[in-house]
Amino acid sequence: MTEATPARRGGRQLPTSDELRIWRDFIETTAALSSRLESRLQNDSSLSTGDYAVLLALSEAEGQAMRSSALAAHIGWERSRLSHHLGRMERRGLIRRQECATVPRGAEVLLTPAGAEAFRGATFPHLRAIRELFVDALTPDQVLVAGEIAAALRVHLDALGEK
Amino acid sequence: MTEATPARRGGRQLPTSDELRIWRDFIETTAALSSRLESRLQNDSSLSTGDYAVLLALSEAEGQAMRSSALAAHIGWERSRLSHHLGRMERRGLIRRQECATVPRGAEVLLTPAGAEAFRGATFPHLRAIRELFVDALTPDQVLVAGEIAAALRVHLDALGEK
DNA sequence: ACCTACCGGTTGACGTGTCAATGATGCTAA
DNA sequence: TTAGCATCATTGACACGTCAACCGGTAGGT
Repeated sequence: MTEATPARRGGRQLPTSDELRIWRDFIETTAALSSRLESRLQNDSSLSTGDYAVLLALSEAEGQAMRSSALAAHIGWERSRLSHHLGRMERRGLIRRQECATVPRGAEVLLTPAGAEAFRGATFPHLRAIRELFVDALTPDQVLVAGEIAAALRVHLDALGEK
Repeated sequence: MTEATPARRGGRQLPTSDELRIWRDFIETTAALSSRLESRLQNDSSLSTGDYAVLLALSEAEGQAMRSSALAAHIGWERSRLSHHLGRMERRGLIRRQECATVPRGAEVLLTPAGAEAFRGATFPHLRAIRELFVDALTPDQVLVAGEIAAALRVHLDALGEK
């Protein structure tokens, strides 16, 4: 975990073919996993994972409402992405937007009853799908190691910055 | 078969909060990793990973050409996705399409010189990015385990079928 | 007071992906 | 022969994401 990598590996610049094969397996399989979960959620509740993230955040907020920028920060989205997504969710009646009384120029996002209901109906199947597709696929030990790998990748990405 | 896995874990239906935290870390970090690699490739060569996959397949094909459906099967895409993507790549001059002489109604996809050149220029930086962003983030052991985890997830997804 | 610079949010253009419908063309069975 | 039928590829409609431009308003500095 601490060893300086290029030196320890002889200053190689390119991955070996084994590393490359693992990379492809890893990245393609995780993508397939996301997309499978996405379609489960879609079938079970007609929500996308984006919808789910927004509804989850609003459900947990007091008054079932949040400022748009706070919501974006909370779920880690860019403002423009959130704005587009909220437009689509508003058309479907899942949320409403209104001018914020306290902050001028601020927009308040509110959960509608229909949105709250859709979220309630989606939660259980979604969590069950996570168990079936991810947790059940791995041994308890592999689950832990998956967490460590994710953490290591995250640290490395953050260290490289550049974004 | 209905009881097999839950039984081993006491019939739980939902993931524990630890499992859920690991799931989120895992899926979000792998998504971030893909997207970082995507933007590296974009900056280094003005290609997307989709472009890269297509150009790689064509480069390795004899005559730098493939039937559209063979190409789709080779890289694991739906036909419609490939057709849309080829349209965009054709507009940029990376590939050409022509009626296939041997198979009626078949379309032959050819690599253009510009496409070949773009692929040549992209390969080295792309592989280097895979090393920097993935291989270097992990210990050699973690890389192996990542491969095992991917394999286990893949097997499980395939076993569940449903798509 | 005025100019500027930022801040919060929206918009438009475009690349990308899925699904369902549509041509166009062969193969097969009545 | 001809009525289906499968196959190969494209198309259109739409959801989703990013980037860059924009807009309205507040805050500082002069």
